[in-house]
Amino acid sequence: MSDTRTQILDAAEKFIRRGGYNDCSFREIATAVGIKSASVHHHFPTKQDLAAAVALRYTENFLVILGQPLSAGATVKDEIARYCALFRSAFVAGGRACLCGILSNEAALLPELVKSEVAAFAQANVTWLGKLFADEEVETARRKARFIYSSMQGAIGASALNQDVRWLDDAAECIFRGVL
Amino acid sequence: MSDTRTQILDAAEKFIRRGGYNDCSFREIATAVGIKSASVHHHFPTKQDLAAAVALRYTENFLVILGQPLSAGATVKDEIARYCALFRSAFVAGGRACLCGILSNEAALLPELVKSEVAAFAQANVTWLGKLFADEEVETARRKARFIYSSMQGAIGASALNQDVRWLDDAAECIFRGVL
DNA sequence: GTCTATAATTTGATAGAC
DNA sequence: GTCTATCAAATTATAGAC
Repeated sequence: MSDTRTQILDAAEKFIRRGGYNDCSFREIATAVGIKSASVHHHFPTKQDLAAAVALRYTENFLVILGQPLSAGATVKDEIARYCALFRSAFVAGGRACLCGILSNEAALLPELVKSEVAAFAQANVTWLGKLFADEEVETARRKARFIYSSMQGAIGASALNQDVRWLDDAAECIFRGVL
Repeated sequence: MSDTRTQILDAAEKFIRRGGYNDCSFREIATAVGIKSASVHHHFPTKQDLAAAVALRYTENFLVILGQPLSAGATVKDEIARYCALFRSAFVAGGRACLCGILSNEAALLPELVKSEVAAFAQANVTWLGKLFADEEVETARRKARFIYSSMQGAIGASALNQDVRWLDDAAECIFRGVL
């Protein structure tokens, strides 16, 4: 992978996380990288190719950090804490929400190729979380997995909006201690 | 308020909830209402005027339904259930996420006027929820309020993405029963 | 791989007639 | 209050030289 290609992906991710799919333009990416927009098209022919590549790389990095659930004899609580901490570090790195959470919110206008990459991220997250509750009833496990994932997306979005990591910390705390 | 003005607000809300601020154009609104884009500008001079009016109307309707917390001697559980049900009905009406949740995710590219209306919606929600926990320690109450609000935003976003109300139902269930 | 140049489209916004 | 006509700017994308 050429260095230019990586720089393009970096810039594209930055702009999508700033304002979504439509806030990421070939010209602005080109300026950020120090080339012209026609050169960006050389690496990624269309915008959906570019956005899909950004989402794929984001998902892969995310899953590598997560690893296999409960692999090292960790407890369920340990793993949930680690999961919440991953969203936390995704936020504090640049003060932005989750790439795939942002793209999810504009699914109706995304090209099919991009939408399927975003759906794959959500699916992978829920599958990973579901394995933590493997000893519970299957539908209960799925419910908890869906809840933890969507809660984290809501919390990282609120943290980004208010530029305040407390929203993520509050969510982790309430998931552990309960609300009622 | 003229009927045309209401129709414009209806169309604008529909398009913003479909794909965000940039997916809402004067020309498409005009076509939906049956007039020309220049006539839309007569009612709302700039796009930020229009989007701010949409967000204000959305917030007012939302708060009217919520009413005063615990006013009729309802329990905390009753009120939380009612709060969750309001997000549920906001979804099932059109299969879309919350208007202000969607706009929140692109805060970086919103005009100041729109951003402040969106912030007002979040503030009003958290304030309303906070009153439910008035007998708890103040910081605990705020934490729970922030969590319930951001959880609902995450859940309605996931329900809209997957066109499946289960994500909202799962969130309500887990808020009541806890995860761990 | 990068460039210049440009095509085709869409956008928010305005002027002025009726 | 609505219209026609138009502008200036931005967008994705392509052709072809170097």
